[in-house]
Amino acid sequence: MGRTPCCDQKGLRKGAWTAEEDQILFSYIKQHGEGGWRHLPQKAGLSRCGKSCRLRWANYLRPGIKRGEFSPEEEQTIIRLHAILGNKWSIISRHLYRRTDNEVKNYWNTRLKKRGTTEINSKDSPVRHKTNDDDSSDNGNIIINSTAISEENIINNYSNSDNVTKEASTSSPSSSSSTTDYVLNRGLQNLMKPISITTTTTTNSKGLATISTSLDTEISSNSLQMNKGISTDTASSSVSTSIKACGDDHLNVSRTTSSTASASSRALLNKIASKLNQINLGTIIGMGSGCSGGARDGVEHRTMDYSSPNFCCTPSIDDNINSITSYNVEDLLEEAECQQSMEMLHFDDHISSNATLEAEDNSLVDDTNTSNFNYFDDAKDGGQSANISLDEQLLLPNHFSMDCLEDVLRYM
DNA sequence: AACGGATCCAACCGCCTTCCA
DNA sequence: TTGGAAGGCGGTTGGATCCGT
Repeated sequence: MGRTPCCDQKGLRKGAWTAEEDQILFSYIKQHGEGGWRHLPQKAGLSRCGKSCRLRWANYLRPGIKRGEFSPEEEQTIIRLHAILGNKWSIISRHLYRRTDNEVKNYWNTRLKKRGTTEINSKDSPVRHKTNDDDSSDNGNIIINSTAISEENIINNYSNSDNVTKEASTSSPSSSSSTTDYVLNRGLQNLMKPISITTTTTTNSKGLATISTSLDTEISSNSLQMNKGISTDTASSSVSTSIKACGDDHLNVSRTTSSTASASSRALLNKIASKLNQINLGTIIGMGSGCSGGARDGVEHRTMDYSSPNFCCTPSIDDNINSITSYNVEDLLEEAECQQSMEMLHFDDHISSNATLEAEDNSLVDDTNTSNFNYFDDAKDGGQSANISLDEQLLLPNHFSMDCLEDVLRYM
């Protein structure tokens, strides 16, 4: 059997934590930081095992944990991701801003699970598990619903077919129930206007499908105060991802993003576009190539590297604009899952623990590495010289939700 | 008011993975 | 390369609370 539980040691308390124990643990970690759990109890003066301390900290005491009732949006996220990932609670929890894996797990087991399959796996739901009955697609070819493209659609469709045919070439209406539309209509409602999104599915002569999602946005200074150095600021951005099935369980993935704006707006829009892209396709399938950004004067043409491991991209994708790379489906899924398992940084975590807001140069400064972080600094000179560094990318939240967005806006 | 079943959720347990000497 | 230590994860438990009878 496994190793002897550390909690079996004599004299160690078990069960519910007292307020006094909480205070001791919190104070110790606040002073010394996380880690070294095995020796922490002795150093902190707690009669608990290290594991118990770690769990108590991770699930209860750690600052920033969101507790209480799950919102309908969070619930849908859990249902959607569980359909894809199964009981990968830690991965699912990373898509739920400030929720712990334990809480997500409990919520699933106590609420969602018992609702039965009728609601979750309803025929109209885009998140239902694939069943044998689902193989009733025409002649083995898969039809893609172009108004509600989801990870599940992509996974189920591509991983079970050699050919993909199109159903329609269409634009998704704003009333669509896709995740993208939710984000656009709810999460970004105070940030962008107007917003339009176009999803198209086309088929080439060989019967292979290309899915493209483009996002057009405009940022208004009335709704978003990007930087005190800018009085008015508008921007537009578009992002597109195309995925092509090419038989033998291989996909072609390409992604392009372009924007016209001041550098700060452009960076933000690229960030948002990136998140939207991840929500719809990138997280599971893997995101393609790089993106380009143009300054307001149209002169600057810059490539932004989205292949950083801090984005949910397949690391092997090169940075060339419009590049197309071929992948094996299984490799992609494995890679995507692996990347989601990586430690992600929350925006507010950096703000609260490591960063100082509004430094002398009116920029957001990361205490841990001030030399490379000047995300908003360029706004003062008209946005002609964005400096996109790795450190900056670390600060970009990989979990895009309303809460997260609100935090971002709050700190801007 | 008392009882018992249902529900919730914090915490524990054991296995697995990662790290490092 | 290897083995032990440490951390992470998912399944499960058990106490507290809720609620209907």
